[in-house]
Amino acid sequence: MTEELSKVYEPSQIERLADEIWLKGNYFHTEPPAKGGRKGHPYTIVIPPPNVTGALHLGHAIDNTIQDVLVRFKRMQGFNTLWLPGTDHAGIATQSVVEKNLKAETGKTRHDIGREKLVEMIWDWKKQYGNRILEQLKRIGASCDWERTRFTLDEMCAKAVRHTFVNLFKKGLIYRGKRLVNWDSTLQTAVSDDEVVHKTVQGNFWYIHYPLVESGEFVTVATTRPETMLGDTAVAINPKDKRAKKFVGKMVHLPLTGRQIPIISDDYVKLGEGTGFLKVTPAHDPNDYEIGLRNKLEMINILTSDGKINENGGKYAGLDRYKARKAIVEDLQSQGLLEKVEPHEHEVGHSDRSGDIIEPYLSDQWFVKVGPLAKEAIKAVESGKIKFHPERFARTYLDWLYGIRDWCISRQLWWGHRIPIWYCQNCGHNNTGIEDPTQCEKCKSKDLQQDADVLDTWFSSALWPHSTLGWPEQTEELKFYYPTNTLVTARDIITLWVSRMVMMGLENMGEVPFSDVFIHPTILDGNGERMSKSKGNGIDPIDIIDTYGADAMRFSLCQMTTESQDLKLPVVKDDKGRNISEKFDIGRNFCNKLWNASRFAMMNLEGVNFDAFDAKKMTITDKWILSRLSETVRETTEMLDNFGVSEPLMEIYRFFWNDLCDWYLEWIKARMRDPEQKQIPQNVLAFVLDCTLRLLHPFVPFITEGIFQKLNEIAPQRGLKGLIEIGKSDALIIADWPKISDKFFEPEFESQISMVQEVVRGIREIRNKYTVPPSRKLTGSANAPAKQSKILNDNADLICDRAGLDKFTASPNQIKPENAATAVVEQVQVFVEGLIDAEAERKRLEKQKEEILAGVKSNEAKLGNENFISRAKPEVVEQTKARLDELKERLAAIEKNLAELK
RNA sequence: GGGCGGUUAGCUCAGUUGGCUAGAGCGCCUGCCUUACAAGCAGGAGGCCACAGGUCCGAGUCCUGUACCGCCCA
Repeated sequence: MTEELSKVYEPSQIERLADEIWLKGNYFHTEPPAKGGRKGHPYTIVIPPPNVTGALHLGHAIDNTIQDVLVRFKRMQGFNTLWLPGTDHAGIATQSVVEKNLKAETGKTRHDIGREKLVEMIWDWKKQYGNRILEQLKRIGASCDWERTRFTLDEMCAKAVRHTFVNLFKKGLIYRGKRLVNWDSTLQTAVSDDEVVHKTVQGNFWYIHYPLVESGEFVTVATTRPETMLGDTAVAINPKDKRAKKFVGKMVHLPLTGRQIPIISDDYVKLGEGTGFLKVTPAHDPNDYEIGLRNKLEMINILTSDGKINENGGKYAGLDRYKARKAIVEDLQSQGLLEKVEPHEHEVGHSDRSGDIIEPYLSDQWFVKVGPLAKEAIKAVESGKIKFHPERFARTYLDWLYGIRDWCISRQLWWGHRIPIWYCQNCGHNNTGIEDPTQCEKCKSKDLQQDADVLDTWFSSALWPHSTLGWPEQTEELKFYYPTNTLVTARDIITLWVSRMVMMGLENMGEVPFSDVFIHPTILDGNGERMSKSKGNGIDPIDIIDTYGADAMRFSLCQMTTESQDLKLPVVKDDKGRNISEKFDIGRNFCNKLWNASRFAMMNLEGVNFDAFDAKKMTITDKWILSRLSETVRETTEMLDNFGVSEPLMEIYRFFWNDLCDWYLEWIKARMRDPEQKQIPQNVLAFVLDCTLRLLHPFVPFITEGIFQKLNEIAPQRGLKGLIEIGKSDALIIADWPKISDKFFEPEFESQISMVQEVVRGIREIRNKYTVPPSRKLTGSANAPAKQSKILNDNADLICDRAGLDKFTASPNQIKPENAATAVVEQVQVFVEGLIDAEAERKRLEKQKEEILAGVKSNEAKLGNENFISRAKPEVVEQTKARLDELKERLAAIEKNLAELK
């Protein structure tokens, strides 16, 4: 016999072993058939590219585990399977990291060292740290084709970005305009709506008097941002307001500025809200901007790009916006124009990146006209070409696209795809092109200057499914692997990324980028809060792998992946002060059980001989476990095809633990000791274990691969001679997914074994109640109808084995032996001899009687109801009747036994 | 303000189209180191399915409303 497996499961050893095998076979790599790759249907997943600055967190762990489950499942099913990895250059995040380092190390800012130098520094940083997250992904077992690793800023992606920009520009879908954007004054860039997070803050309503020019009267406006008054160009009132007639058309003095502004009417002002008068600052508020457009108001910008008051602010120019606020409030007060200040809680937009308060800011930006693209993207989901799992998330996607606004794609950053627009300094024409232009296409001037800004990172990630496969080149990869199949991501990415990939995929390829979108739950801590570094409640997947093993982590995550939207994971500190969660025990325990069951198998497979198997010699237990296996294979395959994760895993779990380990392995122990018989259970066991490993492999790849290798040594030929073949394989990762024909399904044997198990449980209950030590053998018997008696007698040895009996017989005429304890299971009365405690026995039986009585009553009530008989489905009525009869029989048996206790 | 979820055992979650006495894992209690596994085995306790109405012969499941929690959008 080859060396025995260690008694306790050691994850790190087996992870290393499996990694070696996969690496040696280069099994993650794939080529399209045109380049010599495996024939068959393609199955493609592109990874949601993690941010290069990031470290792996549990969100990545669950996301990539699920992708790996799907990919390994499809690979085993024979698909030509590509999982394409890569990272995202994450414009603002990456530039911030390097800028922070620069500041900390040299005290310099990016402006001190210049664009070229900074970009160079960021590339250096990327080369050094940018692959960390991918390396971490390897530890969870992600079977990505690492040879195809892409980066949103690499040459291939850059080419796709350039082509997309130029195409959209030429179609008129990209334009430049002065618009109100979300301005981050710290990072000094525009950010998209999606990068703004709204937070509730405690602020004030300042009530300010604006005196009328022609009389001593005044109107009162209320504002949460008094400093913006410097940019006011009107006061608005609802036309239906009773005061409108009197005031509209009059002018007011704008305090502190010496300007006069008109009172106008506009429907936007809500009746009965605030003072009824609204100060209008078109250059610094989105709603006011709309009012400004409608009423052709002047738009006065009062801010500098770093959040200070500009020259339009008169004496306040140069002050930071919050210092200006204070000064303005003080000045208003001293002039008697401040009526009152009311504390007010309100929502304020903050930058997701810098945390700074976002200022609506008027500036020149590039936009994508999204309407026409969105229309197609909506159609793709409404028509069912793209399906969301769970379905409800299609609503999130569609609702967002229905109300979509143009997409601001320019960012005032240096790290990213530079906008391919060259302004002619001579005639002002905007030039673009696949190649950098050398002269203006209009006036031929050579004085061109490229736009300084870069594109939003999402512009390049939107192309990810086709840019990574080589588009715009018609590569074999693109032809074969596009459209991809499944996209796996979290729900907060649906609008940001999924929708944009659909739009761009349809635009560039004329075909959806994927057919299914799998949305997995968000992992929260035990209090239902998001895990974050600042809160200190985050769990590092690498700590979990070190503590529990990668398979245990994967198992636990998969087991928790249901259709629920969140997933609470109570966090505790371990003795090393690391954050872990006891939820991972589930996976660890399972792996240990799998390890030990396999160890048992190996210890008993010595001398197994494929040719010595004879199907005719199989016992009921062999046929039963094969029947259970065939059902498990059928159901798991179906569940995986329908994007279940927890469901199929638990299905295999129950089969493995509750059928195989709890019963089959125990039952065959005796036969394994008998050289005459052992070949049958040996072959069945080798086969069943093999199939179980295959079913489990997508979920727990390392341990199953490790055990499979051992199994290959000990029982090289598996399958049941004359019954079923199973493909040999050097490695489990590329072994065939099990297929077992329906002929193995034996409902009759399943119900017989189920009865045997019930009887055993009844006897065990008695043993426990009477605290009979396991070593003490008892004698049992049963009174049962002829049919049941035959089954029980045929399987008496199975009952004795598992219930600790030396003898068991059943008969329709069996009378209860003296001093016997009884159990009633279905139509069977089980007697266990020699246990004499009338009082304890009475208590047990009384309790059972109560339970059964409750059932009898509820079923009788149903059947006593005319309406139930006439309206319920006939089969339900029949079921109820049968159920009642059975309960009554059991009740009678228990009552009889109770009476005999005198 | 609009939308989408959630509320089931002490904890984390299942519960298909309404139909047996509502399940699992962990935790808890009792007994076992039984030659694969104490990370285990055997048995057990523990639920007004958030609340209030409604539909139905029948509701954890469908409808309406309320409360609380979460997310997305404005």
